[in-house]
Amino acid sequence: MNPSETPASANFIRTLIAEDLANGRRQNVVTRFPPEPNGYLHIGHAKSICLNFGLAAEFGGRCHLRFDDTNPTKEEQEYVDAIKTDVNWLGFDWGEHLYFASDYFETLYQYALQLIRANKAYVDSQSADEMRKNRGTLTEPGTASPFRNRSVEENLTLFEQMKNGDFPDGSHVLRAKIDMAAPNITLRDPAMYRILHAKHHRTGDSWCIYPMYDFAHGQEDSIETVTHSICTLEFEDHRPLYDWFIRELGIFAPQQIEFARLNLSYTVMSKRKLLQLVTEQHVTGWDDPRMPTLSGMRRRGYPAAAIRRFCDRIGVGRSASWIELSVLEDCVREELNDSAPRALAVLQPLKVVIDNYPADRIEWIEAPIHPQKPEMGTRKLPFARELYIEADDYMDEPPKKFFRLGPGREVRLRNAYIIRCDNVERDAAGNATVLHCSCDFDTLGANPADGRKVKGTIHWVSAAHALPADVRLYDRLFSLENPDSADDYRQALNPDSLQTITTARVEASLADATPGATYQFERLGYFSADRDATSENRLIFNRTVTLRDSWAKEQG
RNA sequence: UGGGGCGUCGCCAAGCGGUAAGGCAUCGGAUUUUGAUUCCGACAUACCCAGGUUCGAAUCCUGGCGCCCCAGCCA
Repeated sequence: MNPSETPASANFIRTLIAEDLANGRRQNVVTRFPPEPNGYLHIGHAKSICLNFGLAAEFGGRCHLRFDDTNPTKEEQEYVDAIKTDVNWLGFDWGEHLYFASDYFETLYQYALQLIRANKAYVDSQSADEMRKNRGTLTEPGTASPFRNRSVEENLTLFEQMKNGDFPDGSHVLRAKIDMAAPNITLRDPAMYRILHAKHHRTGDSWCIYPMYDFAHGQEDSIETVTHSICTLEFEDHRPLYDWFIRELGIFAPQQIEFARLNLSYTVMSKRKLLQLVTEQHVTGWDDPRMPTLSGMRRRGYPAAAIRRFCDRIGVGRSASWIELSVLEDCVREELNDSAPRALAVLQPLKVVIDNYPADRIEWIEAPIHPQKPEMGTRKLPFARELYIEADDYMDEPPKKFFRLGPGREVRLRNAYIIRCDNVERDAAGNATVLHCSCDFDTLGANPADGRKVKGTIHWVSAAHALPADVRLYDRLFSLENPDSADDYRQALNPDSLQTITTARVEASLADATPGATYQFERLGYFSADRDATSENRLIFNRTVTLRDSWAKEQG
């Protein structure tokens, strides 16, 4: 990450850590990003990644990448790999500090034994159903399990048998012995271990009992001497439980700090739903450019720096927040406006013939790659008698504020000449098919000598030189600001979230656009070369984001 | 009617007793061979409400109201 881009806006966590350091409560800062490898990372995770890695960097500490892989039924190596790729891409490096909850299974098992011996944990043999009934409700206390008072010896034996695979799934569970009447339901003898005869992606069949997240997470942090354990608000109720385990075990105590998770308008953020979108094929995969996943955004053409900028801009707080999509899009534009090479591309071609331009002549016009950054160099644009312009840039009967082409009107061709529309060829339905224009040869790199003003500038390509391309125009995946406000979020899916244009013509210099390279197609938006181009042997561009368009806004 | 949180401009968000930062959005206007960028300017007598303390409160106290989370052998 570029250090010059860290504006470090104030937030309560940064303040709190600074205080801990200042008053000597902590001597160093260790944070961690702890994903479960059961899906791909999304923009909400980016908020947590930027926070954890950012804070560690700011305070000269370190940030671990730790996989919370305690549920083998949902986790896969594919997700581990994808998550590592995404964290790296976002710009963060965990160095040597890559950890897995599964590496701590033996330690966690010993911790469990310690609590059983202290008579702070017991094996419960109720069914899941009975356990639920006996847990009580939000307003009524729970009732003790009939197995709650088993002897330490019996608990030790049963737990041992659980571990050895003597019992089927669901027959027993190890529970913490805390308080069945606690107003905080998390403290009503929570499960610590369950029997799961499932193959784990890293430990294989070594274990058939697996620790619950609640019995694992806090101890994992403790083992890694995480000083500030940053998580989302829903775990606040669990904090007393984590503190209880740490205290009873007598081990290093991290401090948990909760913040509000990110909600982004017009999208969903739950991994369950994202997985469903993939499996039900509402999108083409986890990296579909419409997905709020990091891999999707990457493929869409969002720069990692834009996402980091976004995470900084939205701040960190404790109130449930919904961020408008425009904030993200603005970050993307800000980044790309600076870095993206400019190019000319026509989505819906309308032929233009420059009648006064020699048919055998071709001029190679030098055009800047970035008008505000001459240091980025230039490229050559072929100018010839036959061109294509955007169909939208011509109107038979244009209103006066339409600064583009119409019968008898003049317009500047970007980087080239001013032309005037003299005649129009039409099809049987009366639609313009070819515009016959004349070129003012004195206007290359110059304004008309007679002082007349030509307000509009439009993009164009040479008909003979331009390359055909597919362009995928992406729009928001959902048409509701909050998809969950629908009975089923799938009902809020935007049927027009993808429009594929097969008629596009792009300037020849784009022939070797490498997948992932993002350009500004002038006047249209930012477009990123898609990796499918390689397999389909055809140029394919994904629209990353449009340019701001005050004209469209004015049109309504 | 249990427990835990949260309430400052349309959306985020600073502020932590001394008289409302910033960003996005919106609306004006200037420059412009991208109706882009850039640049200027406007945008909360007001901080959920009602009382109270104080010379002074968004900041402290009391009482309301509203919203979010928790009853997985998920994380």
